[in-house]
Amino acid sequence: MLREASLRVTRPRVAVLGAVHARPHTDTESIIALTRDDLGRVSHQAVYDVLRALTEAGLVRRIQPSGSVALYEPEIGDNHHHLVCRSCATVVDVDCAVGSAPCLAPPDGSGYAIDEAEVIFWGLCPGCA
Amino acid sequence: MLREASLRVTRPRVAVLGAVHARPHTDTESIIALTRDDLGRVSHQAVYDVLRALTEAGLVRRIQPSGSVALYEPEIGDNHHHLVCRSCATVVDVDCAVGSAPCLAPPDGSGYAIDEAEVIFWGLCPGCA
DNA sequence: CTTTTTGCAAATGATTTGCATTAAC
DNA sequence: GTTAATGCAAATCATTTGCAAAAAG
Repeated sequence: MLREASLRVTRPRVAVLGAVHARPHTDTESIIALTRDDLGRVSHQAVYDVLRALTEAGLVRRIQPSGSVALYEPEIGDNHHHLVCRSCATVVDVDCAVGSAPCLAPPDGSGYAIDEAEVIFWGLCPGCA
Repeated sequence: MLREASLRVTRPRVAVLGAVHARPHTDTESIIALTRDDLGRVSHQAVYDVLRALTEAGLVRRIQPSGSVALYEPEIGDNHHHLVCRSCATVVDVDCAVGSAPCLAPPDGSGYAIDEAEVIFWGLCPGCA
């Protein structure tokens, strides 16, 4: 995956990418911990740099629900959205409810060149309700 | 508006609410500046507290596009979404494209009690494109 | 007069910067 | 060998905390 994206293959990158795949919707602190379990010592900033590089290369997706820190998940080219619990902040995936590619319906007249629609459903999870 | 929401009417609250109405999609720093133009001295934290109180009371809405700081806009009970420029981070409103209340279509089977759907369209504004 | 807000100062915590070192190609 | 990625330490910046003083009802 890294090579396909024209990124050099380094041990931190492999480990971080593995961590994001192993645990989607994970914050940076947890990714650092998981990466350290794998590699031993890795610097704080190496993980931040790697996450930025992976995000820019389109290998991972960064989401940031209001009031939360940045969370990362694998970018698998599908069209799913997120459901966030207002109480416990748990995030779960949810398929796009409106069809195959409805979420890119361009709001006409804005003049923007839209490339992504991000949908966050807010509510209470079964446990917190 | 404050009284209707059972909030005490204080000068900082009136000024902050006015600032949010005057300039939607404004970040906290700018709101502090606008409030100071209005009132003279206001503390940092007073504005943070007021914004939190107004948000919890449903008088303002907080949005936080990934990579951005918190932005506030008046909560006017409509069903609009946001269009964010990846380059200059400008935010514009956009009516919900899918009808009257489509965005609350509950993803079945999740068990979540959904109360809001937040949609962010990402792209490039005419100026940056 | 009682309760809620504000002011002040300092802390917290996520994220970034700059530069020397190291590893990938 | 070159270029890009990492480590380290320290800085930045939005936001929060704790407590005393002030203002709203």
